[in-house]
Amino acid sequence: MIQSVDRALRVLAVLQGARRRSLGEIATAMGLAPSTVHGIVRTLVSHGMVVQERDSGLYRLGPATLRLGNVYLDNLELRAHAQPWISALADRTGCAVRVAVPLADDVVVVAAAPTPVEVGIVIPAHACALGKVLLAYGACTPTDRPRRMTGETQLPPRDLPAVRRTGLATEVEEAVLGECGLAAPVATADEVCGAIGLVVPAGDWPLPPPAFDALRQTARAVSRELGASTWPPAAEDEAASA
Amino acid sequence: MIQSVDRALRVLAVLQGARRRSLGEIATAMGLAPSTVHGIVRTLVSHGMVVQERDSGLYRLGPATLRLGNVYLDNLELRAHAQPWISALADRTGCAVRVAVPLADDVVVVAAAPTPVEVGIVIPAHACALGKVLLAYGACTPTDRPRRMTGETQLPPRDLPAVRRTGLATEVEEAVLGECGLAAPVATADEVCGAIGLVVPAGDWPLPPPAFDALRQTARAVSRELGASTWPPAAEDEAASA
DNA sequence: AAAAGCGTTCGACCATGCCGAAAGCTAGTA
DNA sequence: TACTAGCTTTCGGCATGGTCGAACGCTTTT
Repeated sequence: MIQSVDRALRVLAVLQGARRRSLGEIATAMGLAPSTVHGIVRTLVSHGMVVQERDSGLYRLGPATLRLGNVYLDNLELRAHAQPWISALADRTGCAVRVAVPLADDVVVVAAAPTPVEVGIVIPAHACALGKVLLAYGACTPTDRPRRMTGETQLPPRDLPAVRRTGLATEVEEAVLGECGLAAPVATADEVCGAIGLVVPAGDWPLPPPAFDALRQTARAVSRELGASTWPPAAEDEAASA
Repeated sequence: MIQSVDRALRVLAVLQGARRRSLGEIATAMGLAPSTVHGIVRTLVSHGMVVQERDSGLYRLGPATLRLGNVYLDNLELRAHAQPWISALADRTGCAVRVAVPLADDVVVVAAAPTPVEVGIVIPAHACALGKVLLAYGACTPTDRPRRMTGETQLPPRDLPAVRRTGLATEVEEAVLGECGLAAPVATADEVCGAIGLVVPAGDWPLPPPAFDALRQTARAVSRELGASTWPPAAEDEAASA
């Protein structure tokens, strides 16, 4: 772990927390001398990862971050293979559909139907169906101190062995009040690489059996295209927590 | 400029060029020892900026890049203020509308109407109307060796003083054959921060005068919301190249 | 006019990242 | 099965390059 690179990435993480920050704010947030942070930030600015506002001198994220994220999406086989399937799934079920990948103890939405507006949003893994699936298969790392998002959030997530058995996870208003979710894993030949889920208003919950079947079929089909031989995927080498 | 941070960002740039690369490929592309690159890459992996495929050992961009790009968009006042205006502009003109910001010698699309699918794409500044606007006002840096995209690409871009006078730039099949563009600058109180443009099939070119007027009005309105007092914006402190 | 608060620059110390070489690892081959 | 070749990964010593404190210039406030 290279110290200065790690610090640079932590600067970006700090900049994610607010629209704009002063050099001093970043420095105190990281427990470093302002001059130390200045060198790092200048390097980030030179690559467009950070921009400095001309008048105020404050720093914010830069357009190079957007380019990186876009290239990431373009190179993601999961997204390419899932796109036609989730459009069809959204049509068949009338639900909003999301595809997500693990990012530490969060999930990131990489594709959505019928509208792609949710692409890029981040949700704590323990609070959504997509995340429960990825936790169950060890693709997401559990947080030691999970955050309660709504009054319904279950801490810590239960029934992960059941998720592994059935290949499905549910969530009832744990992330957003009024929203429920159902999700299933997507795997390649040797690992769970993401999850596909339905999101519906609480009034439409529970979903009818055909929706369950349609989701299962979609997850299986996408997994097969990515090289998986069985579905639901095997439980990997994870030691199951109760 | 911190050396190791700079190298880390160059690793990300190398990873943008191909779907996946081996450690050795990255090392030779950067002229460094593989072990040197390994330490950098490991740090990037620990933050999710890069992921290593489990089976092949190859590296690719990671989901943290998408999160960063999404936060960048959410925090961009230009995007927030432009969104309603460009939707209306797309309705009025029937054209595709794009909003872009400068990134060195490229432009990055940060908003688009009627469909947002183009958000995130990168275009060389010298080859598109959006980029010519940003070059004219010094927001983009000219490349020393601009790349010819189509047979129509003008190298180097001409008529930049005229762009500053009129506040409009045009492009006829210089970036993509069959596509033409018209663009206008958007400014804050003290700098040109982006450009708004129309993109139309070559068959619809030249655009009728009402489209010119609608674009001008939109660019002026958004600039005003961002704090600009005059439009077209003053030519800054740039020394105009003939 | 004075002062406080910022970002920025500079210089010296020494911690830290860099590289060469050797070690694991997987896959392909006789 | 044993061997080879290619890769990623680990390890250790050298010196390069990053870190921090202090001083500077600037803008804004009182």
